[in-house]
Amino acid sequence: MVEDDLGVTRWRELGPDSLTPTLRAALGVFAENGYHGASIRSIAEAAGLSVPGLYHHYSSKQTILTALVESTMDEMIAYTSAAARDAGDDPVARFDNVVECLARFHMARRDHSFVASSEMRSMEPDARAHHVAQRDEQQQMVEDAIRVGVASGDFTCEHPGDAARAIASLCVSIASWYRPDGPLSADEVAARHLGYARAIVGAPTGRT
Amino acid sequence: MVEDDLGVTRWRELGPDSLTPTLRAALGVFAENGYHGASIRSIAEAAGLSVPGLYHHYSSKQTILTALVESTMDEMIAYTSAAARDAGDDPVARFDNVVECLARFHMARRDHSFVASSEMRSMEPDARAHHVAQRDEQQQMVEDAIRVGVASGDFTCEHPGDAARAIASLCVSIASWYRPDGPLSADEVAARHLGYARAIVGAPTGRT
Amino acid sequence: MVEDDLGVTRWRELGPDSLTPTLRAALGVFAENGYHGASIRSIAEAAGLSVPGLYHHYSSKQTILTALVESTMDEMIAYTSAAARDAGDDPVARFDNVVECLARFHMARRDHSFVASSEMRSMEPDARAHHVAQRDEQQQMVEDAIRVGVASGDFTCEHPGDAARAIASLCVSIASWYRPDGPLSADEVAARHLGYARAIVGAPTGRT
Amino acid sequence: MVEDDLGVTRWRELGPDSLTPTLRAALGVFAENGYHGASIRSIAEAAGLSVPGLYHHYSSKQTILTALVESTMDEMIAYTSAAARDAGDDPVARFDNVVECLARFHMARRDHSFVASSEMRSMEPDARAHHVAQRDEQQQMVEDAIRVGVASGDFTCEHPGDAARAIASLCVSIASWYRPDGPLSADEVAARHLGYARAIVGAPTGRT
DNA sequence: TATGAATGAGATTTCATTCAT
DNA sequence: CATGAATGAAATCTCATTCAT
Repeated sequence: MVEDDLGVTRWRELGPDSLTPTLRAALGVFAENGYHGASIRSIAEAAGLSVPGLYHHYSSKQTILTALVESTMDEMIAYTSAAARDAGDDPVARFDNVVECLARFHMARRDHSFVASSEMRSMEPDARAHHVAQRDEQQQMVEDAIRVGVASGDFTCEHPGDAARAIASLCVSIASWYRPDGPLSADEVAARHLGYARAIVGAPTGRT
Repeated sequence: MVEDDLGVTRWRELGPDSLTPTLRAALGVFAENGYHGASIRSIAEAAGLSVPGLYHHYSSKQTILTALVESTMDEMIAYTSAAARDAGDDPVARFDNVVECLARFHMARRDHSFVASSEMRSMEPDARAHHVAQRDEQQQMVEDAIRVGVASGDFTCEHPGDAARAIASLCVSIASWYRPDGPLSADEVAARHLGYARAIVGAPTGRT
Repeated sequence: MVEDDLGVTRWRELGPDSLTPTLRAALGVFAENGYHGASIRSIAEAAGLSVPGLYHHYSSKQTILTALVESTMDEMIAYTSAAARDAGDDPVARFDNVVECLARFHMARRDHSFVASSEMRSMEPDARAHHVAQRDEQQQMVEDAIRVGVASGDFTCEHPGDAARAIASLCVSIASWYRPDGPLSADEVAARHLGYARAIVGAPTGRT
Repeated sequence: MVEDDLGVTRWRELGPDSLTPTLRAALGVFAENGYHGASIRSIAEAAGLSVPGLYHHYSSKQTILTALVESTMDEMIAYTSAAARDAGDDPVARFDNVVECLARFHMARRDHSFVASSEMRSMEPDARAHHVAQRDEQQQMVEDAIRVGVASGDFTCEHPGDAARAIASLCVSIASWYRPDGPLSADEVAARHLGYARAIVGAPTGRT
């Protein structure tokens, strides 16, 4: 689904997400008002459905949130994995790809990741646990990339776990301010954040 | 109120906040359930008040949120200013103080800053505008510190505005995972984040 | 339908009812939850049908209830008539047969008669009127049997109408507590209730 | 509450019940439409309250039913006890009083006892269990009266438990047909049912 | 007849807020 | 300030029923 014809995932320019129209409508409402601030009525309206029509597709508001967040995390992990694989054996390239992918994902899926990260507390225990596990899995991919670079001597980083969390947080936070029509292009944002991430792990940044 | 007897604000070890008991109770409820997920009844109960008793103090739920957020931002700005002043004329010390202060504030005022940053969308236009202005003011203080360091040749940073936002985001994100009883002490967290911030602005970090 | 090969209805050991599978499924749901507490969906599920499939057979929930109750009353009257005919000319035997038949019917058709008697108020006017007429017809058969016995001098009963109602109520109430796997056999229950009925109409009960 | 000035409960002519106005309004709606057929709206309307006004007094529809049924059973048991005590030591008088009291209660509290007996299945497990226990307690009082009469030689009854259930059922069923403005007075109904009850336990009925 | 989608009406319940005492 | 009563509006969700395929 996120793979192109050659079997190589094109993680740099993400295509449209795979959400159902209903979930996409819900996403907009959640992003704007938050889970508790979003009414089933407003979601149904955004989806062009009647309220019972919405319930025909999803059995509860909670189900909608869960499906939304899970789909987002699945996609993010799939993209990040592809980006890591795509880098081959070079530790620096792997780290770069992972970070760049994360940054680009949070721009291309701005609302998705904003809702996923901000509505954790609105999820019921099971869904929340699953979400946390996926978030940790994602963060672990960053940490792994750091550790490989440290082992190879490319990075200087005393606490890879903390650095991974910081880098991930940095990328997540992009979603809350980046606008496609803002002053910075996605390429610029990605490049600058890659620079911050390299600095955090003590990689050469090209600065003099 | 945040100054000690000698007129020097002790920004490293923040004392108790200056919230009224009612606002403090509301803070806990907002932090746990979000603004829309918090009922006036639950706030009143947490405050040990009756519902009309609560309305005697604050005229609406929105007023409570506004007072809470404003108080938090006022305090944060006051502390950061004090930390900057406290540094004297050394550009590096000024940057260090500002960043350390920010990191510590988000640990000592975890719920406060979490609510302030996550419930922006629940505020009515005027209050939101004021909040945004305060947030920008805070970010500007970081940016100023960066610019001074760049001018003095201590830092290497091509985009001080972006770097300031990144650093501020990094500090804000601490509030969503740090626990006082967690594995890392506040001192450790502050030190490591100071390291990340220095790296971002191209300051010497002491790494070889 | 309730007659055997010799043209004699076997009213002592009732066979299976003549309900369609759908009605039988609905019966279970009505018995457990009541008419208003039963949803069309639950009935369809119990019948192994889709919702539109159910509507193919019955045009509304009300139709289902009506068909169910009418079938039950038809069967009860048919059985009671057969039991009365079966007794020949002896007034006491006729009364005994009618009462025993009633008691046995409310055990063998426990859910049927419980729903029929308890959901009268859920029926629309026409159906309810028909149901009341059938109930009265049934009660009249008891009353007739009493009057014949009084005329013959076998019974002593000043108010045959009241006695008939009391006896009918007594039999109806069996449906709400009798369980086939309970401590009392159907034969025992029938015998004891026959005893109560005889006592009510002042017939000799065999007690000393 | 059910005692008069002399400390003697006047169980023959029951006064008004002790229901709150809200419960009394709900009683009428439940009696007419059943629990599932009664909407909170209709109850509130009958009580002259807004819907939230109703919720101010009772936290749920189930709570209303439970309070209603429990109050009814409490009152019935209190009256029956008083009637039994009122009879002194004579076994026949005790039985008579208990039965007459039961019959009169189901006339004076027609809707109450109809709802209590017909909505058992609509009660949640705990409330239902309590109701069943109270019903059994009531039935046990009838059975005890029978056993005393059998021991004294006044009654002839082989299965006091069954007879008690039959008599209780008979009295309960009065509630589903008796109308104060009907052809029979309460005194007549009570007298005739007392006759049926005596016949069931083999007591002399005065018939020739 | 099953599947799948849809809906107007209405269900129970909770909300923020107010007022009299 | 607390208590208790009240309410318009709106929340989530379910109902019986229908229609196209």
